[in-house]
Amino acid sequence: MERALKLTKVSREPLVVVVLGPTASGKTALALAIARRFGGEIVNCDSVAMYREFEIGTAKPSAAERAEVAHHLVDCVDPVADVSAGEYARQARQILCEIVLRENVPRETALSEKKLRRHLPIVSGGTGLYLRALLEGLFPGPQRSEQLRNKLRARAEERGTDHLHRILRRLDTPAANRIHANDVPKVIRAIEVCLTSRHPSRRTSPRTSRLNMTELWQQGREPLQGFRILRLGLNPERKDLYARINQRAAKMFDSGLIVETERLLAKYGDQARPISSLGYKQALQFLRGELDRESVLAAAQQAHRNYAKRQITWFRCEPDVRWLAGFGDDPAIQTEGMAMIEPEI
RNA sequence: GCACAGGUGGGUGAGUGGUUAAAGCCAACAGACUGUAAAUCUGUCCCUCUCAGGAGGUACGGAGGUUCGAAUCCUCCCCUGUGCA
Repeated sequence: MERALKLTKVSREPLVVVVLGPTASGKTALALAIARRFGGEIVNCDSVAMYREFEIGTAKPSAAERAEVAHHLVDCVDPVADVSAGEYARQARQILCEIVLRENVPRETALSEKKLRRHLPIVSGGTGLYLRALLEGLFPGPQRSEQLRNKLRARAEERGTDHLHRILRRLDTPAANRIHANDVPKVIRAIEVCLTSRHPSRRTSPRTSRLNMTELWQQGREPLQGFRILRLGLNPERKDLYARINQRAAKMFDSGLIVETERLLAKYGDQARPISSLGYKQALQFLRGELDRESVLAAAQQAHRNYAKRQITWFRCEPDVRWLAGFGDDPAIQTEGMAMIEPEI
């Protein structure tokens, strides 16, 4: 009897809390609150927050917050490097395992049972694809090939997007049916997958051993294993969210987003990937004289709002999300979120 | 007060007698998304009904008029901008 009880307790997989939601919904605040309460470490899931030197426009957690709670996958990539969903997922999974194995260092006067508890990993971020790559895995496709892509892009340039789409149709009809001809990046990736992925036994029969994307998809994904996942979704009223976004964007400009962009531009030119992301893109347009003082802010706010809308669409079909109708920095919402975590700990 | 320019759907802005419920762009809303994803793309977008192919109603500052037919031409009125007084 006693033994059975012990066994079930032991076999209970460690928990990972995921905090998701659109920009400016207060994910960071909620994640921090959870981390403080349960002894957690935060794993970032925002693609551009991974880049170093991009500070103001990325709304990264502050130095004080980072000193207080361990943060992972923030400031871990060189501005001119490329990140990818696959690379993110590999690293994040590794980190999740490490956090869970780490013993909790008691703050204050820790109770003896508290000592035994391991750290709670909290994944927090708004990049839907990265989150999916982490939790559900990606199909076993090849990494990207820059030369092939350049060649295909040039093709599209001279012969039109339909031409590329027809190439894909020949290689992989189901994939072509799924991807719109105008969606050039996705068409290119699909062609790339079809052309560069080969079966190990390609030497014997190169034709038949090449797998197209649909076939690779059918091989399935490799979801995250060994964890119980609890997804907390932040979902404030749309108009409140938009107002918050406008405010935050204005604050970014007040805090020197343009100066930061100027510095980054001087240092890296347009080689640094995130220079073309939300806020930075608009700041850059201002520096180039394409936008005036007044329109930069408006344009940046607009871009953030549009982004939030896309995130909401993405997260709506995320499975098993416990939705919280408000902002993550709202104490009432935090309490509600904690109450959902409590029984799972 | 005079002169010129102009008033078009949530915004901007084409259209200058008929295939025009009115291009394009933007916003808004909805959707897609399997290694550049803070990216990229799609759909809807005056109202009502629909057997989902369509049917009807209302609309281009206002009121009249010309015409088989007007956002488009004419008259008067109202409003906005610019210039001159």
